[in-house]
Amino acid sequence: MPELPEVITVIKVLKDEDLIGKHFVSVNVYNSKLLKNSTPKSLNNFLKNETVKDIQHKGKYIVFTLSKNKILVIHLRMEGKLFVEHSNIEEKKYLCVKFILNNNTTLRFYDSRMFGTIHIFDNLEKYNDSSIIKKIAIDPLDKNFTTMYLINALKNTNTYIKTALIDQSNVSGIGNIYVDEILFASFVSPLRRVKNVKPNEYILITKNAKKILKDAIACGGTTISTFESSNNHIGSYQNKLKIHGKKICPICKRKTAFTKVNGRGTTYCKYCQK
DNA sequence: ATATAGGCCTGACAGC
DNA sequence: TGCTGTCAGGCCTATA
Repeated sequence: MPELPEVITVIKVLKDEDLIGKHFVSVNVYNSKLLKNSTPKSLNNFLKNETVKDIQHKGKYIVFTLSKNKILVIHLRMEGKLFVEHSNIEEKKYLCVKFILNNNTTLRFYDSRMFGTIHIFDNLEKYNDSSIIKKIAIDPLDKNFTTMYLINALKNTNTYIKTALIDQSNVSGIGNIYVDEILFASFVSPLRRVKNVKPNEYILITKNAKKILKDAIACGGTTISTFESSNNHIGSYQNKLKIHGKKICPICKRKTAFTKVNGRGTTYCKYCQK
């Protein structure tokens, strides 16, 4: 379940595999459900002869800038994987889309759940105006992400603090695992209403969001269930998780609580998190 | 207007 | 053993 650290790790691996500078020869689509605003044919026409100029991210979206400012956007959702593989390498199960590049290189999008998404945009204006992108807020590693920013972003909502923090229109990149970690590190219960969170707690949340995401990036992401950024690139942050999925609180050693917050499995400590 | 529930999707797993 | 039901969760859409 890729969140920001996993997305950044995937991009790093793609760059390490020298994807930038390669061009698309053709595209094979095995599951067109992933194509949200194109067909196999139009995607193929869109990408043919386009060169990868840069790979960035907007929240959890992976953004490929191509020649002539065309843009390819991929979201991995829970199980999606992007592997750069030599043309000779045998395809694994769950291959949804195979991008054939020059130099016997392929970029393969595997997704056992078919939840991933692919969008294409003719230019930067259409990308910026698109419904998926324009609602994505800055992420915690952005220099503009400050306590004041967060307080201001949440001033018109009064949902649970956990729900507000994983809402990508408030702050992007945080998902269900890291939000539990951030709130635990900040001693704030995920069930607190936004309006009841105090300024000093927002300071902690802001600081811990930056710290935890940076640490996770340094570890190459979290490998829970099946996340791999590429073949043999496995993150290690799961070894540093303090609360998510844990039975015992590492601080007070009492049993953790498990509940649902807006449908999301939530682990917290009702003694340490107020 | 915001808040929340349901749906997408399929593998893993628990219970019978 | 093999079936059925439930859960996982990012994001979208429908409903309250």
